[in-house]
Amino acid sequence: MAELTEQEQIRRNSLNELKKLGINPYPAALYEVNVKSSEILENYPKDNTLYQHISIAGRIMSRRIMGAASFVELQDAYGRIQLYIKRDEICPDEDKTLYNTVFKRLLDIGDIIGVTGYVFVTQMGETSIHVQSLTVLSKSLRPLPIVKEKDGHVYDAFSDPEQRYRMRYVDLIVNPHVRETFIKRAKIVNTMRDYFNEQGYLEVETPILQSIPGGAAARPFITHHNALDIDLYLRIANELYLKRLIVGGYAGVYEFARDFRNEGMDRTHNPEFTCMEIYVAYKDYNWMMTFVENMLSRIAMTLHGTTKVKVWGNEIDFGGPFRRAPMCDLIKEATGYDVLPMDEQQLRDTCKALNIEVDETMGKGKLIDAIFGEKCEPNLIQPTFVTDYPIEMSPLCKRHRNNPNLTERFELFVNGKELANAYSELNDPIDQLGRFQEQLRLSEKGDDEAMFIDMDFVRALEFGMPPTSGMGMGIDRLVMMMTDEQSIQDVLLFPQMKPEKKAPVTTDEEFVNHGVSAEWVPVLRKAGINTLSALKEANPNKLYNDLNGLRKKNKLEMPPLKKEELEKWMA
RNA sequence: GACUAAGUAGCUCAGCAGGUAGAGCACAUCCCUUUUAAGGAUGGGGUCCUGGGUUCGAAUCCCAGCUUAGUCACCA
Repeated sequence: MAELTEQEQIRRNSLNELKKLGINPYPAALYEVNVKSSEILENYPKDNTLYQHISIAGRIMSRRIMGAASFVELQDAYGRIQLYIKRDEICPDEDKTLYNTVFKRLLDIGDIIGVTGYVFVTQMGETSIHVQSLTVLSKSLRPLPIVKEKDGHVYDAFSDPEQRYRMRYVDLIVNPHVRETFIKRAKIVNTMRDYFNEQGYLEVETPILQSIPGGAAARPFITHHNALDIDLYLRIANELYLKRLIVGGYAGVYEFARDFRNEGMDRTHNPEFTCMEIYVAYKDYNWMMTFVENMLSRIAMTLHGTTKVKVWGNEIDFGGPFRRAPMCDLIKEATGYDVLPMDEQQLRDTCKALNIEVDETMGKGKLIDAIFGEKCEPNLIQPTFVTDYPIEMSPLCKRHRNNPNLTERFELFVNGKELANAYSELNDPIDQLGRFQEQLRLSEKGDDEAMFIDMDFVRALEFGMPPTSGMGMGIDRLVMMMTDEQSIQDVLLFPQMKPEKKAPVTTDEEFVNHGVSAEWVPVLRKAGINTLSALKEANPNKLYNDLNGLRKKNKLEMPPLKKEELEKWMA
């Protein structure tokens, strides 16, 4: 156990004093809560006969003690409300312990309390709760970062990203907009779920542990099943499983899937992320575009009451219909090159002419994608369906009804980022097998993201899958756009972090077991010795002087340390 | 993975022509019966990220490492 800071020690002392006073700092019984802070602030000013017998609980976020009366800001799940605590009100008898000792001295910012009382307005005009009784519900042993705010100006914000993500609980306590973001995230997901369910589509769950990681081009995580003694992969997509279910006869299936990809991490990529995929029988990608437009405008309306949303400095209009443009048209628009009829070599030359880096492993599909990614993507600010991708890029997608070199695929771009990807799904089993084999060829060429052949999936298609349209949408990205957050870490409650480094520390017990006398352990730590190895390696003369020097400086009531004693500890 | 920047009190940050470590909030003690980021007075609190080097002397200069952020590369 690392040494406690002074403030932590003071809180632990307060905890013990509470116990001595017969107050349980962590009571088991429920505390009745019959009102939310937000409803009081909303309704009381309109009708001040309301809320005259209330009971509310929350966390102390600030205190202003003015002698025999005090003001506390109490934060519950819905906001903050001021408490007015008057000594003679909560301590009507002679015994003023609850106010003078418990409230003023033993409670701190961060503690959780419950109060009963009535609502009134202070002389300063703030709706407040006049407290009549106070109950300690949970003592907080660590000081919270103190964030203050006045007229929208935030003082001393708790803003260090590492601390915010590692200690998300603290972030949520002191940064209300963070709590709000995750409420919005849930609203987005619920809106989508309602939209799908209303149309009779079925929410399903498919395997995360897969023996063939299919449905996307990405590097998977590998894990091992002991009983079967086989390697399994964490899914990179659930597409092939959902299509099996369409073969099985459902009208539509969807899943909010956690996918895992063993690739880089940055502000738009987390190793695990959520992708919603939906497959609907007897539809095509044109139908799906309209379906997506309606879904997004509904989400925007639910969240913001309008389809126009501010995202990263741009005003994005999620009210459809969105622009629909074939990929090769957009490339021609941006670069003047018509890549549609080009072969692989011509594409390489074009990339060179456009100053786009390529390598030997790239096939036609990846080359075109490179040009598109470089020259077109960043310009697609308002929602745009990019359609009709080259066949090499889309091994699971049906050939275009008018051009066999293209596929019936669209990606939806918003603010220069890909938000959704959809197909008229390939349901020709022979074509599908051929496309898998082409992927195998790419893989042998060195493309480590090429897809594996999933023979069971091909077998499923051989039984017959209806014409189907499928769509996948990155939920994290969607949430980022709908909440105007710049970083995926701000829309994931617990983003992946490197493990917290832990300094090796020797416990007090270990020091004592080693022979160090207990009263000297804190002094040793003060002298900078926190591990047994540091003790053994220290200079005995310097340490001897330091320890007795600290004893004197801190006026410790114990006999001076003898040199022989110290040498025994250091042995 | 590459480059750039940062790491000082519980939190937010100053300090750097090398010379005893600072502020605000928080915390402690005392005073104060309605305050609005901030009532008054006094006080305690630091492995200046870690390890080396230069130096009489390093938070400050140099090197290496760790962590974080940003940009780039791969990817959704």
